[in-house]
Amino acid sequence: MKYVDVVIDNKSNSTDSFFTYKCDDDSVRVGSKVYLPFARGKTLREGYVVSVKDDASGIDEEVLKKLRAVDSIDSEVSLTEEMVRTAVWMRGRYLCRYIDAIRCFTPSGSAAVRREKQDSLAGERGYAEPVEALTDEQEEAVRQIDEAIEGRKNERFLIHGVTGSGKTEIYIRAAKKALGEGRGVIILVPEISLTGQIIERFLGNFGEDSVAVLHSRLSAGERYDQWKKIRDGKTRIVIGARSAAFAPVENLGLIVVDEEHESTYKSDYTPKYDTVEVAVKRLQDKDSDGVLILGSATPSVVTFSRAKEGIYRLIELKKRYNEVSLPKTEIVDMRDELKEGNRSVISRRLAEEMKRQLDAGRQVMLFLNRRGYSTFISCRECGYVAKCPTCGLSLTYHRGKGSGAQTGKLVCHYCGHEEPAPEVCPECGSSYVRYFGSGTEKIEETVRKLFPDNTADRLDLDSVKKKGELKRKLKDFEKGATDILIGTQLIAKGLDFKNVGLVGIVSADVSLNIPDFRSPERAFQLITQAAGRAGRGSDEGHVIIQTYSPEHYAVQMAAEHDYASFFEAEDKFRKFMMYPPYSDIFQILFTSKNQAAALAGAEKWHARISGLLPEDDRRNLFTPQEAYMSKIRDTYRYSLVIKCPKGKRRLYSDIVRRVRAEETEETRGKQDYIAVADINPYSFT
DNA sequence: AGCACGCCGACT
DNA sequence: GTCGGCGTGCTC
Repeated sequence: MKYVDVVIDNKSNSTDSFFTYKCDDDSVRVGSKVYLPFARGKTLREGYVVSVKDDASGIDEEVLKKLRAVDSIDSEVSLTEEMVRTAVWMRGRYLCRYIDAIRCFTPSGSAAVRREKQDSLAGERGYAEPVEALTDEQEEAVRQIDEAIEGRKNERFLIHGVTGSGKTEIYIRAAKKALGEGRGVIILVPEISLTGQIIERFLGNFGEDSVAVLHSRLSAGERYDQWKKIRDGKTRIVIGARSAAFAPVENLGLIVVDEEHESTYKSDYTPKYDTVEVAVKRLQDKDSDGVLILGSATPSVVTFSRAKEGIYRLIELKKRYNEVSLPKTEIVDMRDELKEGNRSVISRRLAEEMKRQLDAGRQVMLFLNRRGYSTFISCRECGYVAKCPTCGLSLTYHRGKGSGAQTGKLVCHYCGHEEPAPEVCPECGSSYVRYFGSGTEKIEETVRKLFPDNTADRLDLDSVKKKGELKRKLKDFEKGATDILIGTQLIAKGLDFKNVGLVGIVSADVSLNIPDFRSPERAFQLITQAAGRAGRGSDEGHVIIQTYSPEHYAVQMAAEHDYASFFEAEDKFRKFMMYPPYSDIFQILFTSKNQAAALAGAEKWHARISGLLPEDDRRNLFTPQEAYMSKIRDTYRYSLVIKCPKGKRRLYSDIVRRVRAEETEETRGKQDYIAVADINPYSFT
């Protein structure tokens, strides 16, 4: 007879604890999935075993009296001890329930028969590039990493390398080394549908059957099959987006996080985990002692700061393959354009350079981080602004295909709500309805007018939604059928086109003006990434950055390809303002259909947290605020922010958890609001 | 979250 | 009487 602690699979705050059961099946292990009788329920519930004891010693007498027995064990699905330990850690770190963390590791879904292939760049045949000789820098990086893997050392590397410096080759060598040592490998990429190249290279190098590719478009059945294959040790190398960090790889020896700074590594759903932190945790487990490799051309400020502290070993790759020099950059002050009477979204300088490049047979890419035609529409007569009825945010005007005629619609970029664009003001009936701000659609129109003899195409979320469009448009551009490609950040990442002579960043201000302390970092990254699309072939590329804030350090230093100076400036700012890495930002979001209930919840927590915080720490707790997005789909949102100084995370977490426990206790789990914690949110929404 | 229990009003 | 609607409380 065994005695086991179990986490029950139901989503109530009041059952977020371990429950002890007897188990007469001695094959039960930590990580076993079990079926149990629970409460008065007549159906068996699912649960996961978190600890196993051989006798009843140490079990509370009250508990012992009401012990029930595990009904059965599902031998097909079991987690490793390391996975269970990491899940328990996640509950503490991200203030979620045990079951939320455990579910990250389980194969949600069963071996269903659905087997539909979906549209995506993944699933391509792999190819092994002819092996080129490594540069000295790469050689040295591989040597250091191999040594760590061989010595089974729990070491962490940050590879800071410009685009085209050959990070992927290093990942492949490291993976080979780890596999050779009999260890498991996880390769994480920001977005699977846009990173075809790295996947192809892994498939080519390791063989299609030895690599498990996990992506969000797998059907439940396909996902389960992959999970099982990995769990049974038939596949020891996994590649995928952030959720692949939870792959059931045993004896984990290496995790690579490519483009470490990407925001897709932070989960939007509960638990709001940070993939890099999870990777670190899994690798430092006693059953792993594995190596972490982070790679980026523009590491996040937090990561680079850790490298400076010595937490990550920094590897700098400064040389580009073939010694191609970095693109030439130019900043255009858009205020001057206005003064000179040019009200177009394309500056005279950009237009001129576009013409020069196009005439020389080169291609052009234009970036604007904003979809649609206009950012908002407003009535000049009465000031009416079209807003989403359920979110309260300004609606974006999308003109669509029918050029000229009023075929347009208004779209909420948050919830997707659509309505026809009004011809007259719905408030006052005036026909003085005007469009403000510009998005990719408007750029497309302007470009077509300016360059009628060239072909232009637009690539953003709107066009990707249609099946096959993404692939087709990229192919067209690659083979030169399209001269000018206009897009959002979707096309700023990782794509490699040889004939791009010019990259235009239509407005650097869009990312700069978001009210978030990370916006300079984002702007720097976006400009750098976009610029990296120029001059991937043998000729030098050209980049033009349009902005109303040409003096901003993020713009200046991105233009100078000067990451080091940008980091220094940003680090100083973070330190002064006590932002990460000098603190952890706790954001607790209170949501409810009832506005008063959401606010009351936030105020109640505020008061309670304040009461539990030491006097000196109260200044780190801020008054509840209406969230930046104050209403989404008719749900009201209030947020409570706590700036947690370095080293006090445990104390602050415990306080927040205690407040939640008291709240669930008092209301018996029936609050009229929902409170969700997000530690170090990537954006304040 | 489920689910059963129990207290109350309505009806064959 | 006794059916069933829903508010209340408990879960190893």
